[in-house]
Amino acid sequence: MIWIRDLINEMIPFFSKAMNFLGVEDSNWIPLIGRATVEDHGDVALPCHSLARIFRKPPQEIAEQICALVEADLDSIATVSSISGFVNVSAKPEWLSKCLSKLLSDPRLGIGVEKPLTFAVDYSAPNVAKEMHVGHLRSTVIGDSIVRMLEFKGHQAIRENHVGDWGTPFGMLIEHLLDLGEDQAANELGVGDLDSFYKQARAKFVSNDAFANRSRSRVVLLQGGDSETLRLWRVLVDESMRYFNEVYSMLGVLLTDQDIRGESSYQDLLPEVVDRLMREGILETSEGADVVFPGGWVNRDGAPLPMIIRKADGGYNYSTSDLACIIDRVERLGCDGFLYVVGTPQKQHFEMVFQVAEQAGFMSPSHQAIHVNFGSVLDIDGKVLKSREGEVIKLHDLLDEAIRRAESAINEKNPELVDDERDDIARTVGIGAVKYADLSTERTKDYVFDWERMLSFDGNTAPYLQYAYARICSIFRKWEGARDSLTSAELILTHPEELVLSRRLADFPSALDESISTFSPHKLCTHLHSIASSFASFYENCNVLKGESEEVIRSRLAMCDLTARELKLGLGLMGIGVPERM
RNA sequence: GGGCGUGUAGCAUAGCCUGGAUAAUGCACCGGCCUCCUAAGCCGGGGACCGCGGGUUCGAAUCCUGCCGCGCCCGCCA
Repeated sequence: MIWIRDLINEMIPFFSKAMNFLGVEDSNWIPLIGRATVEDHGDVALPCHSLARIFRKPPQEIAEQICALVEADLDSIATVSSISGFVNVSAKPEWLSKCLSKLLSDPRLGIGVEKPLTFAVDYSAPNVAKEMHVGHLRSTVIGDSIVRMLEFKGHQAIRENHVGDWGTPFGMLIEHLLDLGEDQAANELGVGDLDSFYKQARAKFVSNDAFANRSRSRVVLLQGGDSETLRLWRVLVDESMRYFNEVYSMLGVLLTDQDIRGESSYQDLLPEVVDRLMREGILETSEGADVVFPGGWVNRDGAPLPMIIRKADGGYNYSTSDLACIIDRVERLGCDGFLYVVGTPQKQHFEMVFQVAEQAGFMSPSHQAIHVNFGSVLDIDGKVLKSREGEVIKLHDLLDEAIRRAESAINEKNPELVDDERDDIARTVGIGAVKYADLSTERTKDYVFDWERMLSFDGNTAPYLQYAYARICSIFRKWEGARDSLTSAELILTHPEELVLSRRLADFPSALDESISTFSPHKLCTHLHSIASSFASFYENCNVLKGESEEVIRSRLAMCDLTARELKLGLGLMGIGVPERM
């Protein structure tokens, strides 16, 4: 239910009549009609500057003339005016009120369902025995939000957590596990001391030749399917997953053990990838390795850039496993699209993988393979946060800190909240703040990790939106009536603040569509903030419970109800909760 | 060297795909507002040659092009 489109549809016949009268072809003016870019001027605008050539008259005069011709016909739906060569059309409050009534009585708030497609959404992807850091936060939070939005639009979203659970480092990790003793190692991993575990293993690998040799032999055993080695490997994976699940639970994301699709699970498919590429005749041998040349790429020396499928030592590569994934998603899962919520640095990698997958016929052009890329996480000095050296900010600690800060803010602002309720709110607000900070900026840009900003309760932040929601709940606690009855309330829109808010509320469905069709949660954030902000103005200027009449009170309560429902749904689609009080 | 991305008030961002009017929002700054539904708020104000130069167009932050700054990628790692 896109109200601007409805408005345009309703006004077009009258404009058509006027333009016919003036002798202008449809193709000369219909494409010009669009949303007014300056909100104060109207909802829909027709710029007349390009018509000046046809009429040989200044745009201002043309606009005035059109305006005069349509004014009477549009009387029941909109007011028309002309300014500096634009015809501006503003929906009348009564018309707007009808639109909002439709949203109000609709449990889906006017959001349509699309033709259902199946998407595999690849996100989060932590590495076994390695700490989760802010980069994983981005992937996890963005991916989760996209899954929620897709599902709400009627699609099937298959969550795939492509956990890094395979490869050469596992030799040294398993040997380190044995050195420590299984119990102690499991404990260390389970409580989330992943970083030191990995670093210790790494340090020994570099400094101790005997250990390094044991590690290499262990890799061979692992790849050979040795059962004791696999058992030890399982311990590493399970203990890490226990810890990851704890972080997921704190974050409140949808990922569960059912969504784990570790790299190890594609091992059986890898020889199949090689066979198929060979059958297609695109596999070549280069320096002992099996490679594909996707074409169009060159390396530093200007030579064609290969994608390595099987290394000279017989081992497989990341690209191979990504190709296997595509086969799996097309043939087993029947996906129409695959989304990879992975950082921008891997852009070229994915372009090459998609190119090869199409060349080899693993997928067809009808499949949407999309790298939902995101920028790097920078520290406060604008440098990329690196995990290899220096202290990483553990995701777990970060979330604890967010909750702690939210709690101390609640203690200060609203000391009446105590015990479990305060703890719940602190969690909702703290975690919400972190997630929102990440989701609210355009995902392809680099993201500055800043405690102060992300936990600040001012501006375009989750707490600001949550506060608007809590204020509405507070109004309903004071009101005696039945909230359900408001879905049929008549909306009386007279004050400027009511009109601004109602337009923002009516824009919600198109904002969500725009957000999901570009896989850009920040567009929804921007819109939710504009709703919350116009609600705050409305709240200050139009007293709800002390409205001029019973009808006005009901109308304003209905506005509150719709605002609350949109905020709750919108934040919910980003995996952010709303507190009844704060 | 080749490729990709990015540059918008002191700071942080939106707008760029799909060109339109006085470039929007938040923080910070200045000035107002709580006997009144939560002041985590509201109202008002100052602050931007939209990196620089060309081009296309009636019209460019937006499209094309050339520079400059910054970042990333170009590994038999993932």
